[in-house]
Amino acid sequence: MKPPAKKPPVARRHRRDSHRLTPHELELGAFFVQMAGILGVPRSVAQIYALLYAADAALDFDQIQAKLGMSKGSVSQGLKFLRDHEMILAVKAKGVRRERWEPTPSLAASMVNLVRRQVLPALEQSTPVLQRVLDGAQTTGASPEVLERLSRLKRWNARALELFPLMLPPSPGG
Amino acid sequence: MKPPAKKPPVARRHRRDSHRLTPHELELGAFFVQMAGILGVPRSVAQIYALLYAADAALDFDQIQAKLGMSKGSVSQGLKFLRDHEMILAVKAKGVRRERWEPTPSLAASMVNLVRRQVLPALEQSTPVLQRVLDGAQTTGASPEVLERLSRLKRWNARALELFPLMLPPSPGG
DNA sequence: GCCTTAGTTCAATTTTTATTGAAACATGTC
DNA sequence: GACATGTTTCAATAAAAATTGAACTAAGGC
Repeated sequence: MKPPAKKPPVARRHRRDSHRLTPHELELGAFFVQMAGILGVPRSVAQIYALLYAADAALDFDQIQAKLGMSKGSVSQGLKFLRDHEMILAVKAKGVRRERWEPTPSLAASMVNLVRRQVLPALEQSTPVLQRVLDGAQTTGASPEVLERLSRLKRWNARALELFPLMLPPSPGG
Repeated sequence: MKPPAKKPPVARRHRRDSHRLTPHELELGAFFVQMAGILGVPRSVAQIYALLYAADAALDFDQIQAKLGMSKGSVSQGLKFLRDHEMILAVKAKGVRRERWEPTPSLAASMVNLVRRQVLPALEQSTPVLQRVLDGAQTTGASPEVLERLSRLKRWNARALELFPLMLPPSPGG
C-alpha cells in the first residue's frame, strides 16, 4: 500500500513544463490525481482529464503535451484510456486533421463506468470459484462457521453481480 | 495502470511455503487478492485475510507466517492493517501470551470501512480546493461552460460528503 | 527485576507500475 | 499515390509500492 500520505504530495519534482499551468489548473489537477489514485488510474491520465476539464475550449494533442510537459507516449496512452472509458469526446472541425478533445458531459457516468469495468469482470470470474470453494469445504467437512461464511460470500457475490449493472446505465445525463 | 491483465496471474513464482495451502485456500486467496487489488490493498494483506476467512479456528502469528511463507514483517504489517480497519479480531485465551486472529463477522462492513477511509479524507480536503478553483475561474473570466462544470463538481463533492458517512454505520450487523 | 518469547520497525531490496522517446504506422491532403 | 503530419507502439528506463529480515522493543512468566 502506498506510503501513508506524509505530506500533501506537492508535485515533487517540478516537471519541466508544468509552470505553463495556472495555479488553479494545478490545484484541480492535484484533486483529480488524488481521486484517480483511489480508482487506480495513473496520474498522467488524471492530469490530462483535469486539463481538459478546466479548459475553455477543446485541446489538441500538442497542446496537451505542451501544457503538461509529458511525453507523446503518455499523452497518446492517456487519451486512449479516456476515450476507451468514454470520458472524453473528439471535436472535429472540417479541413483539420488534428483532433481536439473535451470531457464528456457527465463525469458521474464516467466514474461509474470506470468502477464497473474493474469490478464486473472480477465478480463474474469469481462466481464459479466461490461455488467450487464452498463445495470443497462441504466435502472436506469444514466447520459450520466456515461454511456459513463462505455461503454468505457466495450470496454476496451473486447479489452484487445482479445489482451492479443497474448502476447508472451508461447513457446520457449527469 | 497495471498492465492489462494478460493471463490469470497464477502465483507466478511458487513461494517457498504456499504448498502448505490447500487448493481451495489458494483459490479463495486469489479471489481476495483480486478484490483487494481493486481497493488498493496489497496482496499480502489479502492473503492473510483469506487464510483467516477459510480457517476453522483462529490462527496465530506463526501459523500465518508458516502457511503463507511470508516474512515476519509482512505478517506484522498485514495484521496491523487488518486490525486498524477492524477486519479481524483477537481471540484471547488465558495463560497464553500469543494472540490468535479471526475475521470480524461482517465482511461487508469491513469493505465499506476500507472505502470510506480512502474516500472521506479526500473529499474533505477537496471542498476548499474546489471553492478556490471556482472562485478563480469566475475572477479570471472563464467560459460559462467551464464555470458550469466546476460548480457541478463542487455540488457533487458536497453531496458525496454528506451522503458518505451514512453508508453502513460501522456498527454490528452483517 | 531478569530473561524468554512475541511482535514491531524500518532501511535495504525486490517487484510492479508508469513514463519516456524513438521507430513504425496511419491518414488526410494535394 | 507520394508525402508530410499526426498518432500509436513498445522496449528501455524511471518511479512507486510491497516485501524482507535483522535489529529493536514490549510484555509476561518466573
